[in-house]
Amino acid sequence: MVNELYPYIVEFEEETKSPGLGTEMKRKRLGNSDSLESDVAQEAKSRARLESGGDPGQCSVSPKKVRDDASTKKESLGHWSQGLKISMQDPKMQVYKDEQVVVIKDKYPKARYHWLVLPWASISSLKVVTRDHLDLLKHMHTVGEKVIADFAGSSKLRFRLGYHAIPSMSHVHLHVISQDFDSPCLKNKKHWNSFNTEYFLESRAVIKMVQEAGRVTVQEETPELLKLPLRCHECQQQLPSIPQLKEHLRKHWPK
DNA sequence: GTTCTAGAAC
DNA sequence: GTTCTAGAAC
Repeated sequence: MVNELYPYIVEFEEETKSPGLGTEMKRKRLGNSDSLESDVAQEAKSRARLESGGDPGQCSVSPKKVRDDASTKKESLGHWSQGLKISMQDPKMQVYKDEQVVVIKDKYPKARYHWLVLPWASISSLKVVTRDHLDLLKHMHTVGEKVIADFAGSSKLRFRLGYHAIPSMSHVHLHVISQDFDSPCLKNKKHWNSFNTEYFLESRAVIKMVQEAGRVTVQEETPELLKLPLRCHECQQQLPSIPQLKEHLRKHWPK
């Protein structure tokens, strides 16, 4: 079911190519007719039956042989990289929402707490973010902190808020993730390094960069950061494999 | 982003 | 022999 509280639909077409150009929040007023639904909503519906049955909170170990009829074409809404656009519309996924943003739990959490803060506005990635988005970025950060307070306020866990420099999923999303990294979904070096090298751009640093430079740029060598040796984020010790890293991390868990 | 799996590493 | 990583996915 679609979120009826928000009579706006977002336009998910283009990836705005030129940074700093017409990247204003694009919203289209939806008439007060309930019969009208965005393509996203319809896609979400048809996809719901395919995706339901997944066990939340657990990474699948048995493959599900489901033919995805919707994903015949590449880069369209059926493509995996467009999944956030669908998840964010799903009320069952939403843990917070207001006029500007929605928060969902990451479908494959890499820690005990792992949320994504997404704007309703269709912003493909940080590449198209300008000073026009500053208030939004700040709001996303504030909402992230509120979700921590509301859902993990009594936890001793440390949190970080930030963006992947080169995200896989389309639609700007702020990661709000606890620093235990205690999750079966954290499986490989790319997972680890994307949250524990400069591949992870602190929300505050992104905001500052947009304030001062007017846009977000990433270093040319960013992709290679994912291949760096595994290093503990708490004590800097280098570990030779993911299983050994995960075992090591246990001793930093709060008691 | 994930799954699956060949073959490298142990 | 088993564990673990890393690359393809039409």
